[in-house]
Amino acid sequence: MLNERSSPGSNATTTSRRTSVCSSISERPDSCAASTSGDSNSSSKKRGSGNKICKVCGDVSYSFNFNLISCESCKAFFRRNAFKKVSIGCSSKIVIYLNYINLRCPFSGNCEINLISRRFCQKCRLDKCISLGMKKELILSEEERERKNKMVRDKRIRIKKERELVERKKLERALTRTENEPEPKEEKPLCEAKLFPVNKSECCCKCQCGKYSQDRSLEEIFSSILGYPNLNTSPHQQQTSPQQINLEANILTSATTNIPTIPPLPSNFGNSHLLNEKISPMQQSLPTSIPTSMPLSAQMAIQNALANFNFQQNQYQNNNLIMNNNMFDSLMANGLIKPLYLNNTVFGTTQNQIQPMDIMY
Amino acid sequence: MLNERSSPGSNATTTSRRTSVCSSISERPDSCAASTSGDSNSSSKKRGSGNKICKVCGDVSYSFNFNLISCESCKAFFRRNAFKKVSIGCSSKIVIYLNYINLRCPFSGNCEINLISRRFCQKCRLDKCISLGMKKELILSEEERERKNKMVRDKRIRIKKERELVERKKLERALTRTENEPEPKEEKPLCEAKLFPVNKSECCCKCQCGKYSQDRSLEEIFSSILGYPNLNTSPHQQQTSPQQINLEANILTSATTNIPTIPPLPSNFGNSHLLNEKISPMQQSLPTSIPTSMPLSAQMAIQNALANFNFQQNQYQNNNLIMNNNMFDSLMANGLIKPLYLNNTVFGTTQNQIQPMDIMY
DNA sequence: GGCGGTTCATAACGTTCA
DNA sequence: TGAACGTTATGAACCGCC
Ligand SMILES: [Zn+2]
Ligand SMILES: [Zn+2]
Ligand SMILES: [Zn+2]
Ligand SMILES: [Zn+2]
Repeated sequence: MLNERSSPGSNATTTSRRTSVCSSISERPDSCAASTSGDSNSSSKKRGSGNKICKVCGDVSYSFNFNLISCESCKAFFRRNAFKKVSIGCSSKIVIYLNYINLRCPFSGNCEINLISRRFCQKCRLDKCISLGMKKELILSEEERERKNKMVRDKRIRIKKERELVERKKLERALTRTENEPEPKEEKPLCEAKLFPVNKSECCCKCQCGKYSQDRSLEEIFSSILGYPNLNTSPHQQQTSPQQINLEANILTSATTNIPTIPPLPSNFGNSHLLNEKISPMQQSLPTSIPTSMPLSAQMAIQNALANFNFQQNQYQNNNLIMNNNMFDSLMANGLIKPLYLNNTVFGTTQNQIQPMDIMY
Repeated sequence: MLNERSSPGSNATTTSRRTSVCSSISERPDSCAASTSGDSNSSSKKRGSGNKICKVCGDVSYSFNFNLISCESCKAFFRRNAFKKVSIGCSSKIVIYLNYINLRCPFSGNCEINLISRRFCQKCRLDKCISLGMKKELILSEEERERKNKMVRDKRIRIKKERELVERKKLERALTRTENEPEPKEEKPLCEAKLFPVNKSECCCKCQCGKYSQDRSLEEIFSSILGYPNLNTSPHQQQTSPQQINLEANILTSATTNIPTIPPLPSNFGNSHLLNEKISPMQQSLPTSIPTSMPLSAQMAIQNALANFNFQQNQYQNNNLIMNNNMFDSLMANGLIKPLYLNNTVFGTTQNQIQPMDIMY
């Protein structure tokens, strides 16, 4: 009586161990239906129809796997365990000969396999898989898998190389272009879609507006990244406080969102009389050449920085705010503006405690 | 009579083992209450959700154990005592046959089991475990445990042996190398062990597997950093305990304070596999000329920025950290490093209120 | 779209130690 | 005894070839 071992699936517990996404879809509870009714493309969720039932455990099945209509979990289970040695039971002599036991039923050896009990007994689950017709010959061998993986890896590398080559060519052309040479009418040579290759054409926020990852210039990308408190944020709405959004919108949307705006200074700051001086024009200089050995993004960043200086006007041009050299120098000297790579929060940290979130956002 | 409980097995428990997306949405109040009740510290203390309640004693539960939602203590209790002989009472004949009594209720045999009283009576606690559906068959047998432990031991020994072999090979090569013979171009010039000098040979997670801090290249380190949501994550699992964070911080700051800290990325952001590819060296270029019409401080700043790039080595040199172009590009593209003049906290402000100090520091 | 494989977070076993 | 953690199995989601 004490050793009475019942089949694990015999007691009908209605406890669903894991409500899988698939089954919940088929059952369509109200909350689920409400949530999934919005997105039309359920293809991203699961490919295939899913109107079949796993012969082994009764879960939702999407296709044949190893010659049997079976669910994703039984598919993975069979691939993992099909080649394990099976002990038929404690009483069998084969146990002694095998010298080890991989799978042994802890119950009476005829477990009912359903969605809940399938994890209780590996042996009976595997037995059922085999007896219902799963073929271990359809599992790829070690060499076959290795060969296939290598092909995929090589292909990825090749594609990446080609893309890099195109990008570098484009950048070189842009940098070596002389002044008299006419600017090609390509105002957005490097778009976001190339920097962040996204398979799907939708936006990251599922709105399918197509605005994201398509044609945003590098400047727009950077400014958007820097402007958002979180990288996860949708590109459409940056949820800062509402007032700030409005204020920002007034300033930024007037001209170009690319040009950074300069915060107003306290009136008693620095030598205000310097601002009243006349701007003495300096001699004009040659355009800067940025070494191409640098990382591409560094080149672009510096290029961007230099672009903010109007050498002809000898002024720092920024929207309708004009900052002259003296003012700039004063701000720098007072440590009020500085390039980030000089900032200790990035490349050199003086802090003992590392707090990435605080640093970056 | 003895088994009279408030609600033994009759009530169909609708508890889902793993709350799916849909059901968790529908069960929002529960999860909300559980998440808000705990501190942020306590959440990192224990892995798993912990929003369940032990059916046996009412303590917090993190998962099913032996087919019953139960706490850690009841789990351990059941494993220890499930195979002990149970005396159902003095009147039972089985007591005589068993010749000894392991578990006997000191009270009337129907103890209420809660978080406090669970220690008082082993028998009633075990009875409750069994009656609520715990399956002793799911406890690994002696030989299964032995086999598993042996496998773990063997694996550790094997990994350690392999590591020692590599070390010895390396040492032999170094010893047989003559002095005029050039240093071989080591494919992993800077390994993790050099970056993060760890005295002990073990892994940070005490497993002594030896996988960590030994031979990982910089690319591997960075890709792992980018792949993991947290810098301090164990290389084996993504679980952070406060102690590990502190330890890791100490290690990091002591070794290289200049390594840029990387905030956690959204898991679906970017293609982290890009980092694993080989470095394609770019052609060397001439030193940069900075236009003299710029503000002096700006010239110096850019000069300083450029000085951080080692054009000869085609690398970004920063103390003992060598970052290659691909890595740099990836970090830039992901917005993880950026020059400050692109940062809206300097040139572009989202605030209307003038707060230079807050903006700058 | 079917059907192989891989990835990776987590569930759920076990062990350790105070 | 139970909190904490090591380790493996599991399965949902995805990738890529045909
Ligand atoms: Zn199945
Ligand atoms: Zn079985
Ligand atoms: Zn309990
Ligand atoms: Zn009792």
